[in-house]
Amino acid sequence: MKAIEVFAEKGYHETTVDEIADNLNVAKGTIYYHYKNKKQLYLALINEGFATLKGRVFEIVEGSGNAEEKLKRLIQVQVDFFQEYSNITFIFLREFYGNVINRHELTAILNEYLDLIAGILNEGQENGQFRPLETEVTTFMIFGAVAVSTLNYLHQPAGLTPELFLKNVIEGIFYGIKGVERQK
Amino acid sequence: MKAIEVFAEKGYHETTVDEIADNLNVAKGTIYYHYKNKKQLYLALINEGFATLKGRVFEIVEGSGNAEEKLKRLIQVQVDFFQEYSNITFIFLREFYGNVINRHELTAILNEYLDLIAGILNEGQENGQFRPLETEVTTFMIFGAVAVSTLNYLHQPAGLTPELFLKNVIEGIFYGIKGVERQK
Amino acid sequence: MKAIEVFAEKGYHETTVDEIADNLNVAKGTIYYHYKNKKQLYLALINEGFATLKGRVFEIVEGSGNAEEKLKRLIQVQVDFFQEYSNITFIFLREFYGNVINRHELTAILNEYLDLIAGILNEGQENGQFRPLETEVTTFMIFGAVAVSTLNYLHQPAGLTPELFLKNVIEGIFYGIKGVERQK
Amino acid sequence: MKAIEVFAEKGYHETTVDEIADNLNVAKGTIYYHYKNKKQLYLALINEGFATLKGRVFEIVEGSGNAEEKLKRLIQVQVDFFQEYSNITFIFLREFYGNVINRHELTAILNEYLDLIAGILNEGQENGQFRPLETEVTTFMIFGAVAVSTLNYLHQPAGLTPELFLKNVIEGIFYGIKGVERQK
DNA sequence: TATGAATGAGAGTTCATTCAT
DNA sequence: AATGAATGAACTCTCATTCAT
Repeated sequence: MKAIEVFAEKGYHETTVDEIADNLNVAKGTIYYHYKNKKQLYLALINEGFATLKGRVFEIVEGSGNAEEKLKRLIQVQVDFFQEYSNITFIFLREFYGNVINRHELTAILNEYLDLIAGILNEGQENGQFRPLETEVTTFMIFGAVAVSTLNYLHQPAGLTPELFLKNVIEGIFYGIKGVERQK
Repeated sequence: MKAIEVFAEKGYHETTVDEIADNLNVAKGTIYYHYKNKKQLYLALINEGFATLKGRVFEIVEGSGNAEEKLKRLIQVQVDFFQEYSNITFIFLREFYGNVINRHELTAILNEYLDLIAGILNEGQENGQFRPLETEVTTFMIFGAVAVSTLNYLHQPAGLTPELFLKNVIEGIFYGIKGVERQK
Repeated sequence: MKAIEVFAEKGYHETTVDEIADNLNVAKGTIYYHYKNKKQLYLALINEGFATLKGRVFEIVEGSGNAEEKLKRLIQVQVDFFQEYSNITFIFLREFYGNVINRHELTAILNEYLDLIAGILNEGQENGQFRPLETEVTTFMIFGAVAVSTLNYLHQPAGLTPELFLKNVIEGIFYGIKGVERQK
Repeated sequence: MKAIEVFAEKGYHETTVDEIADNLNVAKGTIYYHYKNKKQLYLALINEGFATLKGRVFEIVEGSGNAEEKLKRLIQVQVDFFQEYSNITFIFLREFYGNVINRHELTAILNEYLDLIAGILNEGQENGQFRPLETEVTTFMIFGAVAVSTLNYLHQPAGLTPELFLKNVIEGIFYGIKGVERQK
């Protein structure tokens, strides 16, 4: 079991450095040899995890296609990531609403990511594909909707296939619970 | 300062029972006279807070109007509540993704609330107002979108008036970033 | 359940005043109305119990019969008492070897009792019925032998009838594991 | 002062872990590094002490001589031990009649020891040296008589030399207060 | 005479951190 | 570069005792 998974399973405060050391098969002192303290270890692990997500999303942003296509792919990547690295997602949401001490560092990490989403939204509004909503609000709605629904899906799949789940999420974000495609 | 606010500000583990007692102007022993332990105090406070939200939403559900009108009002109530009781919302999101120990109790509290949302969604789908999306997925998307965007709005209002913020949230949930009203 | 039994079952320190109050069906404050503190309550209960034993033994000492007959009856009374009031016996042995604070009070209580045994032993030695052993040593040996064997008998009866158990104790004390009746 | 002596002097509950740590000249945490909790430390110390007694007695049991000679030596060893390690003896008697929680562990420790005595008694009865008394009863009588009289002797020597004290104990156990050597 | 909510000193325990090896 | 025994500050929780009613 990797260190990040231990943290994810039990939370920062309920995970001891002893447990981390046990899972890593190293002595406790070794951890302090590599990291200044428990918190720095924790932040390093989170950063590492999110770097992966940012990397994948960055490829999409820089890649080909219009805003709509990019956003679809981004949602898919995000859903996949939240499933694959559910432990990091847990940690992130938890800490984002968590103690004031870490918020600053974590907000910085998250904002870098959300800026990528915001960029796509702006691009889509400029070329008329998306409706003129406040990017700041929409970005967080998308992030919240995808994260919370995915984590719930992981907990209690409710009989849906992954494909059907993804389709529902995308449709919800693109057309809401009520809207339809514009008449061309 | 009330006990729940102390927890909200610093988080469960970083809040000591001494601090709670100081803020309540009672002796530490008094807290243990009324609550079995720190955790039970914490859960009791959360329950109390959420009971308020559930009460308000229940009025809407049982009240007049069709599903669309109800959902609009529900979102408004939820946004208002998240603003008024942002501390409880923080706590809740944090713990929901938090340690495994509390998850069971908290999930029970949350599910009661989400069932109310699900009821409205089903009603709207049955009478044709809403599109046929999976209720299970949509419910969590709405909750996540509203919670995360509202909390972010509280942190960094970004120049939006509360009315404009609410309008954006409702439009996002009803029509997504792309959909439009159906042609009658 | 009476207060003394609660103490006997769990020991002084592991019994709370709350438990005593519950068992007595009175409020905690009431106990402090009648007794100065927990310790005084405890000593009062022990005194009460031992007064019973002393009373019974005193009757024997003052009664008819020679030393041998008296000692036999005394042993029987002691065995009976230890069985009937095993809780007090437990408490007594425990405290006798227990904390230094109570030892003084309890030793006084015990000594009054042991003096009665010593008196019988002296009487028996003077009239030649008993061998000339040091009364001080013998008294404690008898007390220890009877108490420890009886408490063990209460715990694990080992298939002996009460009569057979008593017979063994008396024989052990009178003739040891090896001795026989003198030739007349 | 060793940890066991602190416990012996003040009793389990009235001895704090801080005191133990002070006497050992280590930090409190060090104790918890080596022992799970206060109770396990306590039991470990008792076990250690009794292992010494068992070792000495085992040598006798396995050694040369008939049952009578063995028992004499055993009593002497026991008296010596109770004097040398009076603190452990105190603790043991106290706890044996003490709280229910420890009884199980302590009974196990004691039984191993008493079995050694019982073995000698049986051997002596089989070869006709000892009278046919119930071993189960006699074993506990001997243990109780030796322990209680020795502890009392330690408290108030009453003018007896150690040799005279031991002689009285052995005679009491072998011939009781009344019996004599059989006619050969 | 009786109550029981409130108290607070003091206890056991945890665990991130250090440092001699 | 790695270790793990030792640390001690800080925490949760207990419970005998008090006192206003």
